[in-house]
Amino acid sequence: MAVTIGAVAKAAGVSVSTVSRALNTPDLVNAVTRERVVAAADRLGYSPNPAARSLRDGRTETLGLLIPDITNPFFPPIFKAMQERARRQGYTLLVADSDEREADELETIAAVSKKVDGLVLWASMLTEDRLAELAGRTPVVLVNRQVPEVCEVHVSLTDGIAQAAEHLKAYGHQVCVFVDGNGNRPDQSRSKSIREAFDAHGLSLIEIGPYEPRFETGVHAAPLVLAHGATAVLAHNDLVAMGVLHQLAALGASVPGDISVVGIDDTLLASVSTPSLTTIRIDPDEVASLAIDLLIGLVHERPPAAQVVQVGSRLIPRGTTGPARREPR
Amino acid sequence: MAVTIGAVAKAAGVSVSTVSRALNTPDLVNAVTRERVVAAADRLGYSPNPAARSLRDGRTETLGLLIPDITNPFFPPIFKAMQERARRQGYTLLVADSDEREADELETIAAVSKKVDGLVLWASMLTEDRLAELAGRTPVVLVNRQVPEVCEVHVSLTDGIAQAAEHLKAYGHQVCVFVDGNGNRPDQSRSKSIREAFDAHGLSLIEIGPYEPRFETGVHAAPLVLAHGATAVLAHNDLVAMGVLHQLAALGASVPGDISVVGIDDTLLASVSTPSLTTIRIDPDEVASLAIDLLIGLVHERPPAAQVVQVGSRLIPRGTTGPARREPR
DNA sequence: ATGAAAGCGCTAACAT
DNA sequence: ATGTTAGCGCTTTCAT
Repeated sequence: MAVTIGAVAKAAGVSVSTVSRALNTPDLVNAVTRERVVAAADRLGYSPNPAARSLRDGRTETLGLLIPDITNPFFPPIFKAMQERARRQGYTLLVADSDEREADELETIAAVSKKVDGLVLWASMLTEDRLAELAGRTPVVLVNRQVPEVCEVHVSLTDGIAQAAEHLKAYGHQVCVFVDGNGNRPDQSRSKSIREAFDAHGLSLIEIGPYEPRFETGVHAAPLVLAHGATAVLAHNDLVAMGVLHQLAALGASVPGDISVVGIDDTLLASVSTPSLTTIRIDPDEVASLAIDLLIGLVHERPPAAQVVQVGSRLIPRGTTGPARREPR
Repeated sequence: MAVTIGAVAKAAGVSVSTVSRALNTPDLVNAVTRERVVAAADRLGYSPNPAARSLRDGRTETLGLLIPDITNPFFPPIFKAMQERARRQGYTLLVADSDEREADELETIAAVSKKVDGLVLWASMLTEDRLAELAGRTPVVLVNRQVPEVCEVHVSLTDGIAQAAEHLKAYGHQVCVFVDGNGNRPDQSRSKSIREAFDAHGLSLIEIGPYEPRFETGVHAAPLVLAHGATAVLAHNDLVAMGVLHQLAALGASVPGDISVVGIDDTLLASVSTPSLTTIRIDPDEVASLAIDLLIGLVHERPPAAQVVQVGSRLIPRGTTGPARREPR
C-alpha cells in the first residue's frame, strides 16, 4: 500500500488533520508546522488517495467523453484538446468509444458515469428521453444533439457551407452533387443547411444517399457524379471525399480539372491527400474549450451563461477545387 | 447522492452484508432472500459506488494507457481494441496522450497512476531507471521499450520488412531509399531491421534522415529520392509515405511507374490514398489483446508466461508498388 | 493553531 | 443463512 496521510502525520509529528490542512488550506496552519509537514510529505512521496477523497466528498476530478468512433480522424484532435483543457483545470478526461451502437453506449455510460463528475456526449444515439433523464442525474453537455433543458454545444456548418457554395459559384460551377453519408442518425441538419446554402447561391444541388459515412460511399458516388453531369461534389466528410477522389482517378476524371471536390471536417486526410482537399473546418480547440468549460461549470453548479453554444466553421480552399469545365468531355 | 447499499438493505428488509453477498456471492444467501434483494436493487437502480469499493479493496477496475500521440492514425484502432478487450474483462481503459514530451508524460503518469490498477506505456520517453522504478510500484506493460525485469510487448517489423524487400526485389528494384523519421527517439530498431533485410536481399539501401515522422518529411524526401536515382522508397510510416506521394506527383514522377513507395503501419491513410499505399501492417487487435491480457495478469499477480511477447507484421501489397523502371526518364 | 473523531459506501471477518 | 462491525484514507466539524 502506498504512503497515507497517517504516515506523513507520524513523520511530521502532528495529527492527520494538520497534515490535511497544511496541504489543502495552508493558511490555516502555523508556518513552521506547515514547512515540517510539507517536507515530510515530499520526503515520503505522499500523494492523496483519490478513491478516499472521492468517497469522502463525492467528486472524482474526472470527466467523461463519449464519442461515436475514435478511428474517425475527426475526433483525435478534439479529444486531445479536451484532455489538455481538462488537465489545466485539474481534471482527468476519460474517453469512451461507443462504436455508434446504442446498446454499447448505454452500457458504457453506465460503467463510466459512476467514475466521473460529468459527461460530454458527442452525437449520442440515445433517445431524447434517456438523455434528459441522464442529465437530471449528472452534469451533461451534449454536442450536436438538442434536448430541452440540457446544455449543448452546437457545431454549425452553416458558415462553412455558405462559403463552399460561394467558392464553387465563383468558379463557375452550376450543378453540384451532395453525397449524404448521415445514414439514419438523428441529426439531419447537415443536409438541410446544404440545401439552403446552395439554393441561396442559385446552384443546382443533387442529393444522393443517405449512405454510411465511409470511403466506399465515395467510391460508389463517383460514377454517379459523372452520370449526373455535375462538375462539383460536396462529400459528407473528408473520408467520403477521399473515396470520391480515388474513384474519379480510376475513372480517368481529373480533379479539379473535370470535377471539383469538397470535404467536411478538415481532418488529417484533407491535408495529406493529393491534391490536397478543399474542406470545411471546425476548430477542435474551440469545441473542446467550450464543451469542457461548460461541463466544469455545471459540475461546480455554476449556471451556464447560455443553454446552447454555437461553434462556427469555415472553408479551407485547397487543391481539389477550381474552375468548372466549360464543355462536356 | 445516489442510492447506496444501505437503501437497498432497508428496502429489502435485510442487512447491508446480505445485500453485498446477494450481489457479489449469490450462493451464500438463501434463494428467496436473494430474489428480494435483487428486486429491491433493481427497483432502486442501485449500482455500487466505485470509490467506496476502490478505497475498500485497493482496486479501481481501471487500466491506464499512455500513448505518444492520439492524432497519429496508428493509435486509434489500437486504443479501440484495447478498450474493448479491457471492457470484456470488467475494466475501464483510461487513455492519456503524452504528446511525446517527457515532462508531460511524467505529470500524466503521476495524475493517472493513482487512478488505475496498472499501466500500458507505449514507446515511453522515460529513462530506463524511471521505468524500472515505476514498474516496481505498479503493474506496468511496456510496448516497444526494453527494460530489464519489466514486461514488454515488442512489435517487430522484421517480417514485414523482409517481405517488403522480397517484394521490391521481385519487381526488379535495385536501389531503395529509406526515409528515417525516428527523430532522436530511444528505439532505433526500425532502421536496423531495414538495413539487415535489404542487405540480405542484395538491395542497395540509401538512408536519409533522421527527421521527424511528419508529412513534410516525405515532401522533403521526394526530390532526394529522385536525385539518388532510386526506384523505390520505404518511408518511416504511412504519413511520411503520403508526403512522398504528394511531392512525387508535384514533381511529375508517377507512382508506381517511376517510383514505388512503401509505408509502415497500415493506417487509414494507406487504404484511402490514391493509388492505395503498399504498407506494412501490424495487427491492432493482436497488440491490444497481448498488452491488456498481460497487464491484467500482472494486476492479478499472475506471473507472466514470458517477459517479452513478440507481435509480428506483414506486407500489404497495394497500388504504390510495381515493376522498376528500366531506363532513366 | 492543533487534535480527536465522525462518516463517506463498501466488503469481509467475526459473531450468532 | 444472516446480522454486526471494523476499517480502507480522507476532510471537516467540533473541541480545546
